[in-house]
This record gives sequence, C-alpha cells and structure tokens, in this order.
Amino acid sequence: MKRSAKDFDYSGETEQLAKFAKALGHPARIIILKHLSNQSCCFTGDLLDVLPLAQSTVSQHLKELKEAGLIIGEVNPPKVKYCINTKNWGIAQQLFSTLFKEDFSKINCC
Amino acid sequence: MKRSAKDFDYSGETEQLAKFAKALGHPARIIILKHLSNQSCCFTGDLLDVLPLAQSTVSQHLKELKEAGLIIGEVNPPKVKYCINTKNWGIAQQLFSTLFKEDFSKINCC
DNA sequence: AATATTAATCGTATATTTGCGATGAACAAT
DNA sequence: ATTGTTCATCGCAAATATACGATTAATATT
Repeated sequence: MKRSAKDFDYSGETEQLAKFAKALGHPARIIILKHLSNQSCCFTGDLLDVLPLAQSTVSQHLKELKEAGLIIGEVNPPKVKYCINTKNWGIAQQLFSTLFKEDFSKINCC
Repeated sequence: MKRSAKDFDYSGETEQLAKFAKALGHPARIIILKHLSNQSCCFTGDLLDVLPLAQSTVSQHLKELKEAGLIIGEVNPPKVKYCINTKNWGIAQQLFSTLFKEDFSKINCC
C-alpha cells in the first residue's frame, strides 16, 4: 500500500482504540468473545461447534484476538484454555465508553 | 475468498456490532468520529487539516462511516456537513456497553 | 512404540482495505 | 460564460484479511 510520506503517528489512545475495534470487527470474533465473557471461567476449543468455520480458521481468529490483547491462551496440551485478558478488557471498556460518552439523544443540529 | 458452504448468518446483533467495530477499526476514522462528537454541532471538511491523508482518502473513510451508519452527510454544495448519526450512535453505544458489561476486575480464573 | 487428540502453522487462493492522483459534478463568485 | 471551491468517484497498486486443507507439534492413551 502506498503510504503517506513518513508514516504518520496517531495518538496512542487512538491507535489503541482502533486496534481493539479492528479485532472486534468480525462476527466470528464477537461470538468468541461473548462466549468467553459469558463463561464464568475459562474454556477450551468447543468453539468449533459454535462457529461455521474450519479449525484452522478459528485458530487464526483466536490468534488475532490474542495479538490485539483481548484474550489469553493458556497451553495445557493437547488442549488450550482461553480466557478474556481482563486487564485489557477493562481498558477497552473504558476507551469505548469514553468514545461514546456524548449523549446526542436530546440536542442535535441535523 | 473461499467461504464456508452456504454463507453463514450470524445473529443480527452480532453482525451489527461487528459492522460498527469494523468501521471504528482505523485510527483515521476514530479521529473523524472524535472530531464530530466533540463539535457541539456538525461540521465539514476541515478534516484535511487534522489527518495526514489525501482528500480522496478522507472521502473514502467518510463513505465507510456513512455506510456503517455512524455518520450522516448533508450536502450543501459546494460543501458537505457531516454529523454523527445519533440514532445509530446510541445503538452502537448500547451494543458495546453490553459486550463489555462483564466486570472481570475481581473474579477471574487465570 | 503406535495411535489418537488437540490446536498451531504453512501454503495457497481470493476478497477487501487502504491509499494516491486524476477526473468529474455541483454550485458560487466573478 | 469562465473560474474557483469542495467533495465524490474512478482507476490503479500494494497490503491485509479471510478462509481452507494439509501438515506439524505436543502430549495422553493404548
């Protein structure tokens, strides 16, 4: 991709929020996260029953969630237990709620 | 892209949340939204001063936000006034806050 | 030692995203 | 009528994302 001159640096917060949002930007990953956050505790790979995807594809989605910092995988061969990364989950929660804090329900110009 | 057999239908809410998240998944679009939501009222294309991007690229990002339903563009040639789509903004706010409602700060298994 | 189970990774195909410059459309001002 | 301003759209290139099957790695079971 052609990139503008010197790759611009957005602010850390902006970058971080975009990164979380991007990770949430696929229905399969939303399902995974909902699954993990409903589970009172952690969980392994029964995701295959829930998702209409091949094992390798699910693994790829898990990897992306891990890279975004939203989940943690605890290896326990031959199984792996996945959990919400609670620290970053809290950060994400906060960043999104800040973004949406404005309440436009009353005043609006359009 | 190869797609699994018959394109699977995720639930409407899941699909909708993923769509909003995807639209938020780029720093430039976060900046645009912050700009619009800070502005007490609407606003046109001074975004070019804020973003390190070409006019056509910014226009593209605006289009994506429009298609995701997060903003509205009111044509007023030769200018265009952009605003937050307050109705969908509220819906997004609600969907994200539901996703993040679990509070893991205390109990956690990992 | 051989087999089974689980999940990551590799290789590959295709789709989508991001970005730019160039062009076009809509109107205002001259 | 001509020119200027603002923004959308087109055409293109490069990067990333999505998906799959096949393979590999790690361990438990037989």
